[in-house]
Amino acid sequence: MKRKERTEVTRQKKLPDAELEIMQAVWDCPCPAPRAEIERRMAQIRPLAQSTLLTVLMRLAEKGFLRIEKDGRSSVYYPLISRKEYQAGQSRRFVDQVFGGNIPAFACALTASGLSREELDELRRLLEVDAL
Amino acid sequence: MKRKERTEVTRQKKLPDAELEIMQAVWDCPCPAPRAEIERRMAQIRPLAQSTLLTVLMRLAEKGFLRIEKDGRSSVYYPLISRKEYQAGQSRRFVDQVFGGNIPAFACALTASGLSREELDELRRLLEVDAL
DNA sequence: AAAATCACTCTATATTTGTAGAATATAAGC
DNA sequence: GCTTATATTCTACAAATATAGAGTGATTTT
Repeated sequence: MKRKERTEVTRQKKLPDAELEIMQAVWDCPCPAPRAEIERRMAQIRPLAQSTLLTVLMRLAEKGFLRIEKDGRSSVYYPLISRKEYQAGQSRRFVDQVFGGNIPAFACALTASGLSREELDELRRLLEVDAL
Repeated sequence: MKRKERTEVTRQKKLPDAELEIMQAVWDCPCPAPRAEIERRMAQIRPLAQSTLLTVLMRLAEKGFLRIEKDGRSSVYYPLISRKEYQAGQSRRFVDQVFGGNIPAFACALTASGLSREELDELRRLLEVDAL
């Protein structure tokens, strides 16, 4: 039984750009992420109307990526999926969707992607280590 | 002139799922891809109304990914960006957008992505070779 | 207690994506 | 010369995405 349940991992929903950006901000926060904290972080990289931020956070909750909880008058946000899980799932999806699972093509694209020689070396080295 | 034009590569537009799928079919065809050929390939993997296919092809042309040309009564499609270029550009975007350029996190995600040990080994080996 | 704040939810709009029926044009068949 | 195919373009529309203003309710502040 060598089959990879490609479906399972691959089917992880892909977040659209704006949602991912905000999700990243949430992940950057200490775990129950207070709205103010998320807001502060977003302000640095991409200023948004508060209602916009809140709307997207609500969408993320509807999609099952966050749980919203009240802490006094304010809300805090719990990621329901870790950044690592998301990254792993999306990596798989990426290899499948963009490369049709073709590893040589993937390797080739990485070397041509504009990543520095050092970064590529680092990646290669880490693939050795992490795989243990 | 060793500068990596990070922006350039990173800014490559990301195709939405349906468009990418059709673009892949175009790339799979011999170069001036005849509509019938694209259609035939798509039929295998995802049946679409003909008008749907044509609409998406037109959009791809508007976005600068294809050039449409008439060959007799029928149309043929020239990719204006190669699959390799696209893959390289998207790889960079992926590392930046999902990992914030964090290579160790990327390596970690790959090992946890569900790719087999063999695939990961292959990738590592190819990163060595390709980088030359 | 009225005024000002703060925090969130509702409502709204423009754009993009996914999909396809209807209309049109052109070539082929009889 | 009509009828039938063929091939493309137009038009349409629902869903998803990106973004915010306006409204509502509670909490402070004078």
